[in-house]
Amino acid sequence: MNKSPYKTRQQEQLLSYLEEHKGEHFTAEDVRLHFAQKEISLGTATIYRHLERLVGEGCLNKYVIDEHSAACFEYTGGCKGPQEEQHFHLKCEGCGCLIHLECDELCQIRAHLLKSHGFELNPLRTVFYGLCADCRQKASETGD
Amino acid sequence: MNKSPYKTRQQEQLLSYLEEHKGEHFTAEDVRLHFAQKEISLGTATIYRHLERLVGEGCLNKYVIDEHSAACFEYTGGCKGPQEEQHFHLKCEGCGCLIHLECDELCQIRAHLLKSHGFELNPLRTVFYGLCADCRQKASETGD
DNA sequence: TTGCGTGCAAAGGTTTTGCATGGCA
DNA sequence: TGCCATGCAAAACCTTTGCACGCAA
Repeated sequence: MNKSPYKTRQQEQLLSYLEEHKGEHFTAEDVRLHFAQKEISLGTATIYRHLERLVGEGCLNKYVIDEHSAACFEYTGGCKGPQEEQHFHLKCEGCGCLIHLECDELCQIRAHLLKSHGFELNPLRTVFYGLCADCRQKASETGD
Repeated sequence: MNKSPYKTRQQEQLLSYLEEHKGEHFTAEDVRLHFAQKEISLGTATIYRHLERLVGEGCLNKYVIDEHSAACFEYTGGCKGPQEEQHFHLKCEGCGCLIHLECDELCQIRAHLLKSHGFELNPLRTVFYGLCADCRQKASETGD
């Protein structure tokens, strides 16, 4: 759509970073640090502006895990169909870890919600909160 | 648990507000304005501190609509057993409506997550985002 | 040359925290 | 009296925006 007509060093380096971290979670801060440590100049505003546009183009997913931590991004590859990959996010309330879950059974939730309740689930936005296996064990050891 | 040992005017008035708005969603700002308009003093910090504790006690649900807007809260009633009521929340990204859903099939998700993935879902915290039936129809009419 | 891209710094908004005071028990 | 609760203001936090400059085409 409104892809940037100009090709810049910053844009290429950012895309290069995204390609290297395809399918992983990262924050804007992660990107900033990555380039800061390499002593490559890439302003924060520039990072946010690029990420925002890529989200709009559908090749980058943005997750709001918690209102007090930074938003998470995930590069899904080229700018094709946004939802070709179906996975969900589990956020542990104990240790704060984020679990990336691909599960057919969970995909059926979508179908069920749509068919029985007319609700079209947005897996990009939805985060399941709870306790991960480790934290659950720790909790039960200390007496729940 | 660590329920406030002291009973204060502010606490009672806040609880009274919550009772009046049980099942509705509101922000910390809504609460602040409510009391400001009545010229009842209730500091912002106090509001946040109470809301935070109630969330911890399980009688208040907190969810993030968007990282740039304020967090939404929903009072689920008294502070008895946190999970005696098994319902899920569907939040429409279109009209913002909040749907309370009681659905056995969704309850099975919990069982599945626990059994197959060791993850104990917290239905109080988890909100399903997506499009409600009405908004889905509107979206398809205007051309998706 | 044109005008978008960049980057610094400041603003934006929500939530938290420090600290002195007030009020419950 | 002892200690928690309160509230103001300032801080913290992530993200956006204003503006001047640089650079791609």
